[in-house]
Amino acid sequence: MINDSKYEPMAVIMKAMAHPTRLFILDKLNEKEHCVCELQELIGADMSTVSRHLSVLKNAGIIDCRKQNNQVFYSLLCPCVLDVYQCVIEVNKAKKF
Amino acid sequence: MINDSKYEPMAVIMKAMAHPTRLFILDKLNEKEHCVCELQELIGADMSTVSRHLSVLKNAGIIDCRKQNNQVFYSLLCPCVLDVYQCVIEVNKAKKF
DNA sequence: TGGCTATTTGGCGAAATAGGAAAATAGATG
DNA sequence: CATCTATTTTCCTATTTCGCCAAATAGCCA
Repeated sequence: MINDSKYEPMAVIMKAMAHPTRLFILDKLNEKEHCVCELQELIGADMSTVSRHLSVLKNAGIIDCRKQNNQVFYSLLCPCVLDVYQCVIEVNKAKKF
Repeated sequence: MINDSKYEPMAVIMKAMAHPTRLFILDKLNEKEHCVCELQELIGADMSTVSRHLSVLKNAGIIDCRKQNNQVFYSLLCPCVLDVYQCVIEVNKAKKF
């Protein structure tokens, strides 16, 4: 039988990753930490939009941040989330169109 | 710079997995193939709801189906998607509340 | 303090997602 | 063919997500 206490917290993390911009951010943070304005530059969206994407990832527990002066640097907490990327490639290879 | 042609198809797969019921379904299909009514029994939602969840997973290329008589059996195409589960556990362990 | 930069938050409209009920479809069987 | 079962699709409504703008907040620095 279904047990939501198991799958609900999983879904929170998957939901956090289920957006192209956020996948891009994770990829970038895997290289090194970045402040919001650096990511904004790379993404080309409104700063407020980028900030919200970051807070989604942070609330899911995937990334963390530290303040330095008036900047906020974000970093990847669990690089294992990027293992999914390999699997995604495999899924797309196996995909029947 | 951001390259949507890379992250968009990834996001499709992550989105497909970003629902507790669908994570449950993948977990079940990892053991063995199941028909819709078996899954419906386990999930306890409307059959139409379960069917729609299955079509989301199928469109993402994660599962496949075969018809036998008047039943449809679904099976997991890429079990690697379940590797995420381990990582999710790790994320939650590392989580700062 | 006042101004400046970086970031977050609130509000709003548009789009996507979710789920039940009912109708439509497909195949089996009498 | 009529019917029954399993599944999918359509319709409708409620909720969530997205992204911009504008306002609020926080930490420099003169």
